[in-house]
Amino acid sequence: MPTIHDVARRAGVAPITVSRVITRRGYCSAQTRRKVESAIAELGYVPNRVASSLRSKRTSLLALVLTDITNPYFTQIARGVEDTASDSGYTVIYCNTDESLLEEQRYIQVLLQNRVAGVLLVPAAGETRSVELLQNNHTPVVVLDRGLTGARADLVLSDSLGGALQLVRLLIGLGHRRIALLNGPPGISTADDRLAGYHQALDEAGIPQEMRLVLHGGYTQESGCELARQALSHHPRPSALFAANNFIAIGALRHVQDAGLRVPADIALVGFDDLPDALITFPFLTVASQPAYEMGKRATELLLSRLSGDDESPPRQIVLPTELIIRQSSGQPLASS
Amino acid sequence: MPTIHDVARRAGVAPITVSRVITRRGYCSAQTRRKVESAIAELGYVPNRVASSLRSKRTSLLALVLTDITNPYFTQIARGVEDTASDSGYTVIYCNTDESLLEEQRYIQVLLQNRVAGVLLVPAAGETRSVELLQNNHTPVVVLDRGLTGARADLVLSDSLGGALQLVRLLIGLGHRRIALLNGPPGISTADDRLAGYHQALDEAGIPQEMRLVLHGGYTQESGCELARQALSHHPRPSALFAANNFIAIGALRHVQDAGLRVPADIALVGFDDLPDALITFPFLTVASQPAYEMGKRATELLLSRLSGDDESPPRQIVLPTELIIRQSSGQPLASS
DNA sequence: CTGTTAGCGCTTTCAA
DNA sequence: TTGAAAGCGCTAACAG
Repeated sequence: MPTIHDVARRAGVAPITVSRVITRRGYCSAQTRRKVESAIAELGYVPNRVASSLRSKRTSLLALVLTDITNPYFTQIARGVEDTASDSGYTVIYCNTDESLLEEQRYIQVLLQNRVAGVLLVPAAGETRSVELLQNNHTPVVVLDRGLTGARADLVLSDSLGGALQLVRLLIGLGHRRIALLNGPPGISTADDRLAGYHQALDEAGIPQEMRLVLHGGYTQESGCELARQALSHHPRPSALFAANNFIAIGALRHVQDAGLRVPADIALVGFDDLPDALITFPFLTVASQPAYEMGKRATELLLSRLSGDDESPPRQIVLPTELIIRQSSGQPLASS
Repeated sequence: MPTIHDVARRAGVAPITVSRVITRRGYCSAQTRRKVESAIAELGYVPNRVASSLRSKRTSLLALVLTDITNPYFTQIARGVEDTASDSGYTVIYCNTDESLLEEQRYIQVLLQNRVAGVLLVPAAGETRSVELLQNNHTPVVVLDRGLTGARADLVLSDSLGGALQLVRLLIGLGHRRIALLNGPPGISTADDRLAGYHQALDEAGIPQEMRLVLHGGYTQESGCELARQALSHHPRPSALFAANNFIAIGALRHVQDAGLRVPADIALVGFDDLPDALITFPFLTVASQPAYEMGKRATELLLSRLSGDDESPPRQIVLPTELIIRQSSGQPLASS
């Protein structure tokens, strides 16, 4: 494979001149540029970014560390990240942690070794070690989707508390008083915030503690099934379920139907996260939709501004609003209320 | 940031010895290893893979170039790729081309510059130039999801023709004779193969050309809407629609319902690609499901075997079977038949 | 506007 | 089992 020297020889210039043409930095006459460009074309020269990175100490790699790209919510985030990064000449590495702190830390290590320019991190747990490790090694991080108490880092998330508040208020407005929360893992800020929103809405309505039911599990369909099972076996049975994410909602729906109950006639169901329009066969679930693409975009913009070096301001926190989308699963006002 | 020299000095050995400890290549006494390892820990040394790659001329980066990660089919492939690559110490870069050849070529260029070890490519069009460019630059490629006539490259796909055959036979068995194919772009092998399967099934049943209706568009929901519109405005109206992918199916379903028709009572609908279980609120669409995760896994295994150098066999072609999943949208046997 | 020199941090090659 | 020397391909720093 030809190197910058081969190009230089062919064009009758010094290697550094070729470098200047490629990187578009520094002056260079139109004629020289043309000579160099044709030499590049003739040789089929492909600049070696590995060498360039070693010398310049900067790579054009960003990393997106998330829990599971299989969840459309994260897929949309990923797309927002990639589109934005790509527009600025960055390439994105992505890593699925499956909510495992061990996997997360293994990946962080690899990313540091590769000297990625910056990292977008959806933390596997409410742990600041990964963020600190990156920062100690001078790698800018933007934390995404989930807050991290104690970490001094940029943060982009959606308003989990507000979204939960809207959903639970909606249910209360429909006459529900026994509302079960099928939540994600405690310690994950999205789960904690949705729990807080749940309680706040119930407090507002003066619904007493003993009518509340909070169950914790993973953000998976299986967990949704299991949590719904627990909720249904409770006496008295809740009249509405609030699922803390899309997978839990679907698992819960599945279980409720298998148990012979109809949604929303027998029990109402609302959840977090919407599915992209192109994936919904029948619009059914009432949800608080998070602006996932926008979150990925904003987070990447923030990261890029940190990379460019002209943004030394203190850590910023961007909270985007959720959107309440009312469909059938939340049902009609309860007759009995 | 400390370098290998700092570690060497601290451990009282030569840099090359540190290198041997890190890469686990070459002999090294247990005692030396221990000294080096503690020096690494004390300094918080993170090996620089950029330098390592430059010297050794090998990176641990793979690239996955696909059309749109937003499609769960590709998301599942991506997950299969990442899990497999990650097990072998590789990190994955991913790139969305949005079916644009220009974007694809732009990405290939960037990947070559980064000297990625290998590429998994879902071609944006039936064009071999990207594959050739990679191969000319000694970068192994495995083509995924879509065939590329004329390219001498490994290929992993699912049996589009067989899947189409099964779906159309199913419809014919239910009594349908006017079946419209809402297809993807001509020139993309998946679309061409599904078309071939469509015709083969109709040929078997002796259904004449004039009863066939083939419409081409993009693999998007909007396109599905539009193609369904065209199909419905045809006289006589088809009694069944065969959508060539999941997005087209949903767009078509949307349009059919908006037009006041019921699926499957008024018109049957079948499609390609299933959605992951965790995303389906109501199982409804009859589909030929492709083993997406498995495809990503197999393609990556093939690529890795090429990278390891001990697999110099001629290009291989792996075709995985699709699975027919019969649900409601295909309907009951037609009374009139 | 263009060139010379040196060196980024690592591993290959050869030697002990 | 360990080390010395050299160089991967590029660009920072400085010079003209």
